[in-house]
Amino acid sequence: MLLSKSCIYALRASVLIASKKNDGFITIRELSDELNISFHFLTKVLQEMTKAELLESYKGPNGGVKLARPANKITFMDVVESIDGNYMINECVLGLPGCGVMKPCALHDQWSVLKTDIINMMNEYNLEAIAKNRELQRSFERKSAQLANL
Amino acid sequence: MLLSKSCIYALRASVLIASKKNDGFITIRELSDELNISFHFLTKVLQEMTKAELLESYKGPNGGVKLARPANKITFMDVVESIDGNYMINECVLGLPGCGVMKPCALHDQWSVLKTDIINMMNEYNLEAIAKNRELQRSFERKSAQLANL
DNA sequence: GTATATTAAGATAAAATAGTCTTAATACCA
DNA sequence: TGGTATTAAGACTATTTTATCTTAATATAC
Repeated sequence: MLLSKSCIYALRASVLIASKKNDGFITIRELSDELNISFHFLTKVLQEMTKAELLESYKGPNGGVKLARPANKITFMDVVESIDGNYMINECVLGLPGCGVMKPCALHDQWSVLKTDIINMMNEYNLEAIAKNRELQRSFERKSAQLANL
Repeated sequence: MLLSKSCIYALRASVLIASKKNDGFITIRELSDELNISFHFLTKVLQEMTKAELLESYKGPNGGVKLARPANKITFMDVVESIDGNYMINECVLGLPGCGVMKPCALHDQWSVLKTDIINMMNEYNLEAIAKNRELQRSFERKSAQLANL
């Protein structure tokens, strides 16, 4: 698995937040219900995002969480790093300590190319774009469901 | 982490076996010593590779394990699948069940491209090639260490 | 101020992964 | 046949990840 479950939850939740064109706070309960994720677990995950200053939180009635920056200023990578750290960037596929340009492992060069692509994608893709794509995919899905029912 | 530790151990051990141009059996003890991996744990991992028919094993004196096929007939992917299963192929980055062409998640298309590259690399790269590359990397490392000592 | 809504934090439990230890099975050799 | 080397298998432990539950802190509204 490339990303931990916590990280996947963080991504899904933040994309959902981004897709709600809503300046106000959204309760974690609403997110956990919609995403079918345990409320308490999601709370913890989003707490980490809050600490990483990707989210802002507010307690009490009308409280909840919201993006700390415009959705197009939060990258896929920002979210991944806030939860899983930057393991992806400096970790060797074979888990060898010190693997790098000066002491490459047998898979270093081949993996570097792929890793660079993944990192670039994560850096270039942001929550706004992902949320837009999500809407696109969902409307496509609805249409093909309609077609299937003809 | 892309690959589990068990899988990484399997890869490292099988590359080491491939790099020993030796038709006979190699003891797991020798492998575990050289790779600094717990003997018992490596034994279990290699047992799975034996079950998957990537390795042959033999008990008793002069026993051990060896590749069941020529090193260039065992791909990176073979080893990964024998330990971690084929999760990489059919799993969604966002962990969504049913994610696919007909019901793509928000990251499906972007991830598909990267995933295909990873899968291709794993299918094309085999133990012989990795072992050769390992030797190359090691000699490079030795040379740069010499240069550093001038 | 009191009741209520909400996130924060901590304690605990469950599950998955990683690692160790012991015993069994098998093969060789003398 | 008996002793030794080796993988196979199972029991057990430890660690990490995931999940749940409880309590605390904070904000609102009446």
